[in-house]
Amino acid sequence: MLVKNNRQKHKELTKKAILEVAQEIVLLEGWQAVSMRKIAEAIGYSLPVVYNHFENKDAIQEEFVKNGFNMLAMAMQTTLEQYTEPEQQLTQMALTYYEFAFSNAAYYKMMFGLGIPSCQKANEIAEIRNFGAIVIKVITSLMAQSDEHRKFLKFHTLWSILHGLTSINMVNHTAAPDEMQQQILLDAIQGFIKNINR
Amino acid sequence: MLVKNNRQKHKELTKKAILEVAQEIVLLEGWQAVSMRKIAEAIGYSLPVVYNHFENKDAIQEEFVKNGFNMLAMAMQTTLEQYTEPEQQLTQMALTYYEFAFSNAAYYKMMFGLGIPSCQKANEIAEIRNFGAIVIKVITSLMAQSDEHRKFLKFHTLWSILHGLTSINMVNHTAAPDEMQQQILLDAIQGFIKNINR
DNA sequence: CATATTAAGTTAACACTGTTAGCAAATGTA
DNA sequence: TACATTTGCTAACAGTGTTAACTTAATATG
Repeated sequence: MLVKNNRQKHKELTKKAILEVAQEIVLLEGWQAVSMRKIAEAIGYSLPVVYNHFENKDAIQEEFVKNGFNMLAMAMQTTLEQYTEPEQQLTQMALTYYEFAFSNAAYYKMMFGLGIPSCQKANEIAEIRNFGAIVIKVITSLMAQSDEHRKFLKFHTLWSILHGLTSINMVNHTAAPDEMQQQILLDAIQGFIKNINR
Repeated sequence: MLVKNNRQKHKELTKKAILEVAQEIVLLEGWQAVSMRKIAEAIGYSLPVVYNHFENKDAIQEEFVKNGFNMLAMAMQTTLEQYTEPEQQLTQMALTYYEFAFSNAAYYKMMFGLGIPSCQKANEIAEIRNFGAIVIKVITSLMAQSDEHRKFLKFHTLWSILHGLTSINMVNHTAAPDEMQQQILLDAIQGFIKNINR
């Protein structure tokens, strides 16, 4: 049994190594630069070994998507706990979202790149639902007497604003957001909050 | 000279043929399914002939991006001319944007797919600026006394809301937007208009 | 008209990519 | 020790974008 544990431990380690190596390439050159052969070489094994840990390349990407949403959710949860006023919570969380997207641009692009295979499975991924739950929590405190349907609607609106601002900026600049971009964000969030109860 | 014209005409025709063939594949299977060899075979020429008309695959994609923004700009211009009230114009144009994105999902994904090479050149592409000019025109009629900076800020906010709603929906469904999605859009636009003058 | 020049189109290759079949060696179990 | 299973390997398949070298056809020039 102990030997078996060693086997399992070794298996987990190489799986971790694969993800670490992949992340290194992702952060430096983006996802499109990641190849199964590069990974294999970097972990010191032959090509098919990678396929023993991940069914295919998309499976590796899915791992990054999940990881990314977890990181985002954690960052927003932390911000949420730093404030008490709901409006301030929401505004600060929006800034956190924005900052996450540009500090982890490679991750963000993987999470939202349109047309990628993993996107079709988006609603099945628990990590995304978990992220949504945190945001809805704050929205609830701003519109307590509303029904679930309206809260969900508002969540979608807010997320759209955040993601829209983020991705439009990535397309236009591929650089960190400047003063004006942040002003746009605050402007949009302000409008969102003002309009939240009809 | 007449013969030379025939030569040029023939060259333009094959270039057109390349784009038509590529579009056929894009609409059926998406951009990732397009390959230079498939194009060559479909137009009845050998591989390098495609490279005589387009420097590389990215150049073909850029053509689609430009084309897509032209289509979008035309659709919104048409909607703009059908109404007189600025608020109604803006609302209807938002719906047009939304409808365009889902009726031409393959195009839209090419226009906004994060991390694609053409995106780094986005601000250089005239077609995108042209699209922006049309939207700013309507925004101006809603906030005439404001300065250019504020108008541009509001344009970005609106575009972000539109693109955000669109892409979030594509990630979650990859299907046409339903009743509720449209409600979210109208809700967001309403908030945007209400907040447009402070 | 014959000839030199340019353009068009060809085949073949390079250097990659994801993925898998078939086989050898190391390990765990009886 | 003998059998079964996992682990890892090499080699290949079927693609991909891209380019060099060559042939053939069309044009322009003497």
